[in-house]
Amino acid sequence: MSKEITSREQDYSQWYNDLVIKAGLADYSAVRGCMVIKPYGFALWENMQRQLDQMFKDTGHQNAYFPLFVPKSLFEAEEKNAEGFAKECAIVTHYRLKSDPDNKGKLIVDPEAKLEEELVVRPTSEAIIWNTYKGWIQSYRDLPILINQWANVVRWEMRTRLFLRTTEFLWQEGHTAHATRDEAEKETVQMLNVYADFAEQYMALPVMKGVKTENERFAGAVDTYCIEAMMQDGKALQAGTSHFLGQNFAKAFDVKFADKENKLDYVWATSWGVSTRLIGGLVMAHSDDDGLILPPKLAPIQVVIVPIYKGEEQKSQIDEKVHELVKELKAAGISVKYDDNDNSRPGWKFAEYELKGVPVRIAIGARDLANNVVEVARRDTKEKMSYSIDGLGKAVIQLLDDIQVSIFNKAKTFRDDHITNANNWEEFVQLLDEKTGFIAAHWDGTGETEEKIKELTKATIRCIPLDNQQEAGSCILSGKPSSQRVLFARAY
RNA sequence: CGGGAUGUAGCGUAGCCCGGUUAUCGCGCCUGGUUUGGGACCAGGAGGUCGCAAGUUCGAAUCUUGCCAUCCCGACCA
Repeated sequence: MSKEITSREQDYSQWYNDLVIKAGLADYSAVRGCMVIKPYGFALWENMQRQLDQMFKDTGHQNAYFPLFVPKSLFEAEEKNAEGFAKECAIVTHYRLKSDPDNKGKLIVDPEAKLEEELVVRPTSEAIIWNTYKGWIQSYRDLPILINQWANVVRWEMRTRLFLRTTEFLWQEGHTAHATRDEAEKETVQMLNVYADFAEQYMALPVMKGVKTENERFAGAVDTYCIEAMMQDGKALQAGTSHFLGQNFAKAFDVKFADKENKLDYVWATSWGVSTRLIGGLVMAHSDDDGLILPPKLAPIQVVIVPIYKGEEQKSQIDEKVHELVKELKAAGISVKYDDNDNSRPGWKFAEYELKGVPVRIAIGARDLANNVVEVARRDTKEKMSYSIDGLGKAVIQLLDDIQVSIFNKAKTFRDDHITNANNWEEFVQLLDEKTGFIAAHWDGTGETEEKIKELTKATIRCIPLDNQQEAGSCILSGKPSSQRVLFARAY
């Protein structure tokens, strides 16, 4: 009642904003375009981080940390990268404030504290990292370098949206250095697969793996691989990218190594990242008009238990049963909350935990105890079931697994239903407007055509799927010959 | 940065056109009590630079000007 959420049908954007704010994931802040990530949202991020971090380590990577500031001269070294990010950089020009002589109690920038060289607040860290790697690499024996960092970055975007695009955001960025092209390419694909596995198995978010066109490529990359997800409004969301950087950064920063034959060559590089944007994707992909729906594997609270009682005597009987259950679930690694706060009533709690997307709710009252059962409700389907108290722990664990699979399947069915072939321009435009989703269509392979299509329809090529089926056809716009379909969509 | 909308208590709002005592109502909050199987009820209470600044006026939430912020739509992007 007190926390009305705009329905998806009414206003999808507003629904998303309402959800993020009212479920307690984040808040607006005093800084334009920057948000406060609240404890519940941060707990979700921590769960994602923990799993990704493990996956990075399992593939041989180590964490490190590089500075927030990049001297301008380093930033501009790799020209394409610098050019690509130049228009969205925050720059530090001074290092001191002083009292304003004309305005008591106020401060002004001290003009005498101007930096010799401006510092760019990193929008990404290739420059500072490759400048560092230069000092670490002399021989093939120093390779590969497999490093990841968890960090914040700043990109001064014109228009921001909670989690999906904020001025400052949290992410991880992997930066690797290799002796051969082949090894670097394999690394790029390996990390793409790590992202796809994470998205599908943990976020329950089906993704398309593919390669970006030249227009959509990361500034400074030779190839950009990506995973693309589909939101409930049929728009695409780029969920992660993995870049094969070739020798571009090694050349820009003069990073050479001696191979076994003592021949000097430039080092091969990759970089890859996912950000707090994933939280936005998670929210948009699964949730409904009543609140969040979180996949059990990432939910900060997986099971909530609500007691229903009259009087202290009943309460202590319930407590006794619940404590056993909590112990069992915790031993199995399940995050469980027993909400016996007497200040709010059961109905209020039910609504609140639905809003917060807790996958499983267990209600237990005197009536249940008498029958040796509890009421189990799953958030994704809103289904209520009666479970025997005997073996409840195991049953709940099984249910969490079922929910994880079930929300993935639901998202996948939706996604698959929204991949449609278009064979001519009229069909393409109609599908885009009326059905939305990914449109698979032939494209002549030129940047001009891609640009033109974007101008006309706001749709971009999200990716050329990996292992794409080859098929002769003609471009939907230019009519020129094409050997494969690519995926178009309107995107976030 | 262009177009549109909005700004009154923690949240949602009435009042503004047509200036005039103490700024309306609901939710939430505090105290006490009764309650507890889908967002409880009763009684009492606290909480306001009416976005900011100037101006008009005897008097401004209300009129004028400027500024700021937020949201939505576009261009830019993870």
